[in-house]
Amino acid sequence: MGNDTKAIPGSVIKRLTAYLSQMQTMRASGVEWISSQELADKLGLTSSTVRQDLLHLDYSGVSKRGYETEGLSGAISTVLGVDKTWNVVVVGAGNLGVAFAMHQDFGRRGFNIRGILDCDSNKIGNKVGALTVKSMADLSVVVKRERIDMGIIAVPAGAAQEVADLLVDAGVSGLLNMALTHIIVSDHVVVVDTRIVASLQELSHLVVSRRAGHIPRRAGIC
Amino acid sequence: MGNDTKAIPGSVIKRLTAYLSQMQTMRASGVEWISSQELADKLGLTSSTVRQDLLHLDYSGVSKRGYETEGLSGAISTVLGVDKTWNVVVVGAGNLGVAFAMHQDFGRRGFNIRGILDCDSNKIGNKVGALTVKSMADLSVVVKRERIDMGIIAVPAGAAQEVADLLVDAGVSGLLNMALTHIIVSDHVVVVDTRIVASLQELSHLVVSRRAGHIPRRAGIC
DNA sequence: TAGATTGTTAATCGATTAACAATC
DNA sequence: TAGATTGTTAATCGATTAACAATC
Repeated sequence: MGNDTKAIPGSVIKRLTAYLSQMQTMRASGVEWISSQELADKLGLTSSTVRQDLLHLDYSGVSKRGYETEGLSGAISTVLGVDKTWNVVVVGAGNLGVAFAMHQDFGRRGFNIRGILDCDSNKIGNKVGALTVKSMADLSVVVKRERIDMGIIAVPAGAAQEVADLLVDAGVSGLLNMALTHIIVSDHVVVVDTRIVASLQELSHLVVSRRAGHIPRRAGIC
Repeated sequence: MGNDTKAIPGSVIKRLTAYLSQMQTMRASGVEWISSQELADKLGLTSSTVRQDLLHLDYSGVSKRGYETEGLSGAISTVLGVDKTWNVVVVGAGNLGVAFAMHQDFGRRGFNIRGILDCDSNKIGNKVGALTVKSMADLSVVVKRERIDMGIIAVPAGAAQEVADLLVDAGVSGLLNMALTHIIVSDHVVVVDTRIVASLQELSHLVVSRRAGHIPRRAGIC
């Protein structure tokens, strides 16, 4: 599906996630059409960038009217792979892991948390919402039975690589790495790093340089 | 401090956070020197990029030896503004907010969570580690008394802009936005968006396009 | 129709990489 | 010293922006 066989640059993918979020908000408030200029204004971009980005989609706008929010949502969802649901496990039942397992937003957007695991015997058996913390020894069984696609790594940095290896061996296709460390996996598995501490450090730099009188630049999608 | 008055590009700042994290790991294991090539290999970059990035610092390497991990850590910390500690409040005492308030990593890296607030009267008064959930009405008092520099927004998307406005009015200099929405603030305040759901969507796209046979590309710092 | 907005090509800008003289 | 690695300039690459013909 789709007429485009070239890989889409990461910078474009990041903006597509923002467009999708914006489309969903607008559709919820009954807006049916949006122009590239309006969308650009909402997100602090240029209309050129928006139109150039949408060229990667198997979807066309309409001269003089713009883009239909429904059609655009659908086309972006397809490219992002969020037109289907994904089965996810969380590894690490600490504060962050538990928060992720309980977080409503993920399920609402098609990422269903099907399990949470930890290696700490004090945590195994604990209830986390509808889930029960399982032992790491059960990982490959859980991955097979629940047909898990992705793993969220929410363990301390020192354990992240080992957990990544276990998840890959168990057969997941993608990893979301919350740990502040670079993990290395074989080529057929993809990794996205979230690095929340790094975000705080970026913020810290912006505050410092803002105070020193440099141009304030918003970090994020732009 | 620093001989460089030009703003450092965001792409460089993101990599500096990764270099710093790597330096800290290496120093902890007693490594005193590292070459641009070694550092590049660790993070999947080229040595040119590393040397070019370090040119933004008020720090020099040594021919034939490379960079001293201690000195480099210090220089990056200065530029990132993490050579000092920051006082932070979390707004939103849901799963994510609580996880952030309890998360050890932040304090360990100089981001001290000094308060957590919520507008839900069922949550106000609850203990979160050493903190007690405060009412939003107390925000400006807390910000002044604790000399808060930054706010972490961990509320639903619909409330994010309002919370951002309140934090700015109370006098914070920076916002870390966990909500999946674009917030707008006045020029003297800086914002970093974390967009965890967006990260999951990027991952989803990579898994889908990987399965479709496209080049697997690691997302994250590279 | 007239005018607004797309799709797309060309121009610009910035970031990454290559190359190499300087240097310890 | 000889050789490795930096600092830095130049070349390349890719991403963003501008411009405008096509079009509804």
